[in-house]
Amino acid sequence: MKRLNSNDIARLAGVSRSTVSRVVNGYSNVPEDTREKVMKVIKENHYYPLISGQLLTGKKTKTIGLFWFSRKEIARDPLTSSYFMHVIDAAAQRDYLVLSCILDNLTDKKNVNYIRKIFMEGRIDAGIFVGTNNNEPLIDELVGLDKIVGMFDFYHENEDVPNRLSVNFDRDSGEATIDYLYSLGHRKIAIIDGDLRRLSCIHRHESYMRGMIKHHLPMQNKWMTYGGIVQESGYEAAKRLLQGCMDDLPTAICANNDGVAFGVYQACSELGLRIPEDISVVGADGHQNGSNCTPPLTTYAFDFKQMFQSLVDRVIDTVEGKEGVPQTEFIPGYLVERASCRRIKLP
Amino acid sequence: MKRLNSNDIARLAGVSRSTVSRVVNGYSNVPEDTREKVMKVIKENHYYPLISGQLLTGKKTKTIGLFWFSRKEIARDPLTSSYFMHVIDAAAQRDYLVLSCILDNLTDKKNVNYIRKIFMEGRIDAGIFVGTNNNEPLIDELVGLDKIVGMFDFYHENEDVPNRLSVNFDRDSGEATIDYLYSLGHRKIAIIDGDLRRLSCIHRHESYMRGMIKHHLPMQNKWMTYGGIVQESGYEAAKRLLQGCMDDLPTAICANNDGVAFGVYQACSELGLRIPEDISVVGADGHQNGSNCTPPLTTYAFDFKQMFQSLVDRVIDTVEGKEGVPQTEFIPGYLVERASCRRIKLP
DNA sequence: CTGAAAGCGCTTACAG
DNA sequence: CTGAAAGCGCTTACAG
Repeated sequence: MKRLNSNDIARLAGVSRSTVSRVVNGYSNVPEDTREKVMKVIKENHYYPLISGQLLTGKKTKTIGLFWFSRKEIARDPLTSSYFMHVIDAAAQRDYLVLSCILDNLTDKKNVNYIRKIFMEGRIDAGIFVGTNNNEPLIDELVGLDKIVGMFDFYHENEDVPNRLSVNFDRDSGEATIDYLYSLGHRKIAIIDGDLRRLSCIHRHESYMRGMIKHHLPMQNKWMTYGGIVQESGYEAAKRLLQGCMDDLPTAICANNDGVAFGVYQACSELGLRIPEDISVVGADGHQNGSNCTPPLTTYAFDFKQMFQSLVDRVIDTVEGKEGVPQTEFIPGYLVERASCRRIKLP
Repeated sequence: MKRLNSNDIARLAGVSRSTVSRVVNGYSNVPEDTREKVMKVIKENHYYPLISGQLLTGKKTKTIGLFWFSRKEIARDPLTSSYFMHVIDAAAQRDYLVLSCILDNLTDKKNVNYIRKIFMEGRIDAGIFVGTNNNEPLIDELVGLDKIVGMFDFYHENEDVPNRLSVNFDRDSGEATIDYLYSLGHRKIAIIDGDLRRLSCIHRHESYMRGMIKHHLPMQNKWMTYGGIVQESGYEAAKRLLQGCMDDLPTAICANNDGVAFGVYQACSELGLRIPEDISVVGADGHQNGSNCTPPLTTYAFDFKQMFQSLVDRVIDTVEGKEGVPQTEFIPGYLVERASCRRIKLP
């Protein structure tokens, strides 16, 4: 049984292909009775126009690409894998589909070609990138080719490129965290930064610094280090940091994100340091596991669903030619106070 | 700057569109020097043929749909969300892309139409379904329309439909679990079944029963219940079951899967029952969290990567017209002994 | 309100 | 080895 095309439907309904197309696309210039007549034949034969034909006449694919970097995390981490769902959901609300790719880096030329091809072949109307560094030649190239690109965590001051959209974490998370610890009486605060090729990690670092300076807190080398963005690297960093200052421990540790904070938990447990009795810990992100761990983790949380919703919506607005779409949005986070920080008695 | 099409490339290279097409598709009947000449122009202009044109001439989309049911779990659960990665990886190895959809059920007519449309519009060469019930009219309809469908956890005895492929859990998991507990000396074993609309849950239930009968173990109503497939439902079930037999507790509980087993942990903790001192627990799946929890969970594990690899490979083989592709495959699991079961002294 | 015609970008027999 | 032509399935001005 061969598939019927618009010609066949037209013949069966006693109209022309033009009219079939008008009915399929819901145009208004078709009288109700012919519309019904045609619809009947369409339904009976399960007719759907092939996108291949439609695309050739300038229709959109109604598909966005989701390009996802750094695979190690995704399978294991419920937070990062929820990103997937948020993107798919937000797209579905606008009747768009999502073509998903997982890649481990953009330095491999093969990956670059792979992504370029997906754009150039006309498979997607736009692409969303998660986990790239803030500067990436491929992205610039795509933007230059007028492709519509959405970035999770990306920002260029004074940039005016309507086809590059982004969503970002607020730039106050670090300062707010320091404020909180300061208000609890902490004066000796250690900081474990993330991966400074990522915009959010830079911003958080700078924001920590602002908080430290504002409160005239001591910024000592031994209380600062880099901890990557996952538990394993956070664990290594925390162990390194703590072992390096056993004679003069900080009273609190700020971890660049919750994954790293879990690494800090691990290191503390190994070194016999109790949380929060011996040392307080604050994370960032609002990871699901933060409420299950012992003690529940105080963290500066973000609404990731909202972040992806904002990004996907503006990307689709741009695809659909809407004017004046805001290029970037900073989503404000909020402190979730749980049980990993204690109050310090000031002398 | 307008996109160049194959005509433009042909003109620039001084050949015909036919030759450009031959070069693009890597056909052999092009002499090396013309190939190079054409390739140079192609590279210089970043030319890629649009799929819309290619599809119209009968090429494949090289895309498979991934239809995923029951959204509650996916965001939170690292195991189920890893399925995504396995499918995308396995497809990428064959140079296929994945179009992902998340849906909460197939009883809603809107969802059914949504999926049907994706198939009928020619967006995908095949679709993979995860989390459907064993009988689903839409799937039968798609199979009837000669669409290629891959099912995770689906089996019909004596079925001979080359365009429906499936991958399944082995059918010995329950019996192997009972064997194991029996060998530790357990004689009073409770069973928390899953969702019996799912094939794997039926098979596991039957397999538990075989094990119980084989060892002449008492099968009591108070020691059997349904616990769904997630932690919350497992917790409810375990609480219900344990509270109903406090005067005659089983020495071990078999949970249909690890999520449910975590619910059992939760219920036991609440009821003051220690694992494994007071009661032993065995799960199934091989969930990542099973090794972190306290005590680490003994479970009957499966290699999900292998399962999806098998399914995706056979689906793509079928798309590419390969003959004699095995319709179904049962993947053997294996017991992972950790610390949630104790040895019982026999009287 | 409706149809005939043109055209989108590609590939594939076909002819040479 | 290579080009001209036909055709895939659709939509969109255009004309009436």
